[in-house]
Amino acid sequence: MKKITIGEAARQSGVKVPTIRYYEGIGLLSAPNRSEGNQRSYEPSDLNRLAFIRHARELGFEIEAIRTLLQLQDDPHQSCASADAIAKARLIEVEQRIRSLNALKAELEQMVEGCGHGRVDQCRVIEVLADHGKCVHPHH
Amino acid sequence: MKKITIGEAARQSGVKVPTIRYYEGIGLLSAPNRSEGNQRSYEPSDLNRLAFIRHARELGFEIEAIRTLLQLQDDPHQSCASADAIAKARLIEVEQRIRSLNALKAELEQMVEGCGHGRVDQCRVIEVLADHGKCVHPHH
DNA sequence: TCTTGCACCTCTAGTCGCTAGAGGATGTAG
DNA sequence: CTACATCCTCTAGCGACTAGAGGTGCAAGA
Repeated sequence: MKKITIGEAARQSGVKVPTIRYYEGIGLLSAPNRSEGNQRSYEPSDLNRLAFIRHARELGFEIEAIRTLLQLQDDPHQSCASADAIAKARLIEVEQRIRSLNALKAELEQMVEGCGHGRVDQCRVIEVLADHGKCVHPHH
Repeated sequence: MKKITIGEAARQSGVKVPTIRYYEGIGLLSAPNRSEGNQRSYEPSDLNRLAFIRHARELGFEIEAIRTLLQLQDDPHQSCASADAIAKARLIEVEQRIRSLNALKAELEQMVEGCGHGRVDQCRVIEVLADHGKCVHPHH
């Protein structure tokens, strides 16, 4: 069986080398075998695990949530209620974040549109920042 | 003139006490006068500055961007081109973040809907995480 | 065989924007 | 005068990495 170096694992998974070592350090990834010269040597299954972690991180799951999801994956006979709950909680977070960002977007658009490109004392960007009451939706 | 304590400033600005001290430490807020017993005593203008900072933070501007915006506010004869550029950059960031979060939302909805509430080995949440190819939009 | 040069190793410290806590001083109300 | 809240400084911690120092391993070309 061919040895997968950490660099190769990084290339194939899209997770950076120091990040892989970091994941090992926090116990998200189990420590792999080492070569003669003390270099990490990964198995194909480690690549799957790394891909799982990367995908979950891209979806914004926190490390602790990923730790739970990985435990669930390791024991497929468990109920998937936890996985479901974690994903639902994340969905709610994302929905709230989108709503909040849409409000910010409206605010920033107002600011940028109102800017007459003159001097600061007529600048709507500064003015709105200084006076929350001038916001489109003052409730953020 | 009545003295505004740090606690009062916190109450009026909505910025927490340790955060006010932190802003002073990083030079975002100038150090106020002190009372006999070494306690900070703020002026009304400090409250405006704090409100400005708070509002800008709520809109997601980074500390360094706020530092620049405050400098602009302090010198109203400057061109507001910088303020405009900062706000525009922030707007673009926010728009990108919204797009990205909408993609995540679609993904998470798929996962949660597909979950049959059975065992982990039939769970779509785990399955999709393990295999990026099963994503709705595989390009995130 | 030797050397070049990249990839690997460990370890510590830094990033951002706070937040928490220790341990002590001050200010105010009863 | 005594409680008690609020204030002070200082250090360390959070999450999820990232950067850098200082050293070792390894494969390929001269």
